Amino acid sequence: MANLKYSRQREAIKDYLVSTTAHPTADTVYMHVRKEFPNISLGTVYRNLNLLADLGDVNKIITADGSVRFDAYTEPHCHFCCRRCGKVMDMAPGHIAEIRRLASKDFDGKIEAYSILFTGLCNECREDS
Amino acid sequence: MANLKYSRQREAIKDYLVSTTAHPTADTVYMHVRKEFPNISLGTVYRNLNLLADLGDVNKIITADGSVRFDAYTEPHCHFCCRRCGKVMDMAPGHIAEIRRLASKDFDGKIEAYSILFTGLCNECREDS
DNA sequence: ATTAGTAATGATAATAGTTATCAAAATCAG
DNA sequence: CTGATTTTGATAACTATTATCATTACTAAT
Repeated sequence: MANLKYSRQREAIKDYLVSTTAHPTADTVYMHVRKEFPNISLGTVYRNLNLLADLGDVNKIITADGSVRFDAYTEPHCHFCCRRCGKVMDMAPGHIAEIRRLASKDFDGKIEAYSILFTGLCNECREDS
Repeated sequence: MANLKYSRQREAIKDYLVSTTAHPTADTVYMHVRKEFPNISLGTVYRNLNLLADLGDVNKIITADGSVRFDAYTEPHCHFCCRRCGKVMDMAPGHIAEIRRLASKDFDGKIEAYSILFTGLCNECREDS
């Protein structure tokens, strides 16, 4: 049923996500892929980002302000989002297993996934103020 | 500057949020407050929910599917969102402080807030399937 | 290589959720 | 009460995303 057919647009979208750690929004992906495919439609970008997310090839991240971002780094890790510049950064995975273990201790439903997002000021913005 | 004037609508919205642990959406709040104020506008509900959130009286929670929910319980705690019925539940606050301490070790920006959201199947939905 | 079947695309319309605008009504200090 | 200011309800506008659909691209079988 999941009859997937190759497309150059999808490959370009995936390649761009793999090449960056900036956690771009759909619109940012659109801007970049447009350099290679000037006629690509924004709908195609959304369609493929969601498809890649469903396949598990990319992560869909929702930040504290509700903006949706994409990340090709799918290993378990937390994110930090700067409230000033809006940048989303990966956090070292150092204690993720421990964090997950602690946080799930007191709940008796079936936990399948988690999202841990910290908000604050990144180093750059901290210096500016 | 924060020249706040009392309004009965705002009080009703706050009262409803305090009375429930269901983490309602703006639209659900609207439905309920309409019983007391049949002419209240959806815009008024949004305006006051955001105002209350800015004041720190309520929490604005963004779930894994991007839907926005409100919670009058402002003590630090995690949330669980059922992917089947969409219900959002509070999780015991047991290890929050410890989690936060571990996470700040992994990152050198200034962490001010966090959001920890688990997704899966709640007990009810687990039994149904 | 050609063809036939199906999936993906680009263009665009439609939708959902939220915010902005503004005249009228409500609040409140004096 | 009165006047100044905030809030409201109604509605328009906006943003992000999804749906629609004829055309194009991909691919496996001839």
